[in-house]
Amino acid sequence: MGRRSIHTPDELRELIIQSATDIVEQDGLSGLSAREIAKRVNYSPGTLYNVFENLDDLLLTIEARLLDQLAHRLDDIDTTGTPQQRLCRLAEAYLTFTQDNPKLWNLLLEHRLPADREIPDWYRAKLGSLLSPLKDALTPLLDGFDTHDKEQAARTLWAGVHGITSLSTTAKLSPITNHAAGQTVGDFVTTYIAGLKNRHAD
Amino acid sequence: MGRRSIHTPDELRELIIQSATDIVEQDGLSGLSAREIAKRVNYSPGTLYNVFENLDDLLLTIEARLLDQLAHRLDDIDTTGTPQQRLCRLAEAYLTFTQDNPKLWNLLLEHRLPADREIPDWYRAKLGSLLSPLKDALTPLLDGFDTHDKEQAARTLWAGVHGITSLSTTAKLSPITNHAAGQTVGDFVTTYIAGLKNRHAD
DNA sequence: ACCTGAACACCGTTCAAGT
DNA sequence: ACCTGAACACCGTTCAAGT
Repeated sequence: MGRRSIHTPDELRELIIQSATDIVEQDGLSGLSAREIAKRVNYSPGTLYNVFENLDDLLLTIEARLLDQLAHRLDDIDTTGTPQQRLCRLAEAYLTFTQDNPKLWNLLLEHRLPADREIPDWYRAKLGSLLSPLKDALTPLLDGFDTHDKEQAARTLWAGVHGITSLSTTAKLSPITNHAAGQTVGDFVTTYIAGLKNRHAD
Repeated sequence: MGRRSIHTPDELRELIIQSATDIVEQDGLSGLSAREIAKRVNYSPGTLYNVFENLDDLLLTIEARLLDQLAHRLDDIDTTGTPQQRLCRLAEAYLTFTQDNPKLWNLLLEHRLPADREIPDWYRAKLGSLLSPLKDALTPLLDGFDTHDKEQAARTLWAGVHGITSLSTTAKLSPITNHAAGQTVGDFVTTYIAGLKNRHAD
């Protein structure tokens, strides 16, 4: 036993993250266990706890990577056309991303930290940065509004898109089918923007 | 052992549901276990499985009751005033309900059925009926739209409100604080309705 | 008919003991 | 320093055995 050093600490960390991600991608959160990960990376369960505090930390790492991927997808959206077009593209990209990664996205929705654990700041920052492209695209529509209202509009837009996508992937709360989600997102963004213009006109 | 018959089957069923609900209300889904329920109702764990197929079934029952409660709350909303006012009241009631029952509401979001289990029709029906008050309130705003568009608008409204409330109670995905949720819901409903009018005017 | 509780196959996490 | 694997305190679920 002891001291194998087949992998550097970083390699081992990456191996664990990758295996855990694979498991969630295949079988969802319920298929994940420390023992199963250990089996796949060919280390004992105890070794996981040299690398991560616990499973929650490992999962938070996986979730953060997923947020990063989404952020990149949103950054790559082209910024031509009207604000409406841009916002629709962003919303669509968000929806497509969740549909491309259903099991991993569900992880984000299902996995809760224990009540006594705070969400780390670096994680919160990632969330915040997802709003930036939305804010940018909204700006031309909102020159009559103050900063607070702009932030608010971006959050509302985010929440709406999130609501539709999460409802479409969960089914337990939803009269929205996965298939119709695209239409619903489109309806939402278009109508909400039309409403902003209305308010602006007042 | 065996055959105590202190409680009728119905009483026992109710007892189990009540204890499980208490546990979730106190400690959330993660605090729940068959053994803990059994301890509280003073029966052995095995007895639970005479009454329910498994824990998922018990949880589905609890969730259905929660949906019923919410439906009643929405039915009791007064129907006076403009459509906007009615819709705002409905959205606010939804939000308030989730904030009044945070742990139980979270159960609805966290608890997933195993992949091989379909959501039962009676459960789906309850979901559908939650949309009715929304549709009723929307109708006056949508006489230029066909049935499909009305359904669509109701679903979008539902999804938006759901998105905001669920983001505000989860924190893991959310730049929206619990405190600001009311404002966000109000912003959303008002702006979305303004957008509908705009579309109508086209 | 109804209920028990041991049993089975799992968990997450810790930590003394090994190299 | 790094890793093991037994151990602890749990799980959900089943089912022979009891009354």
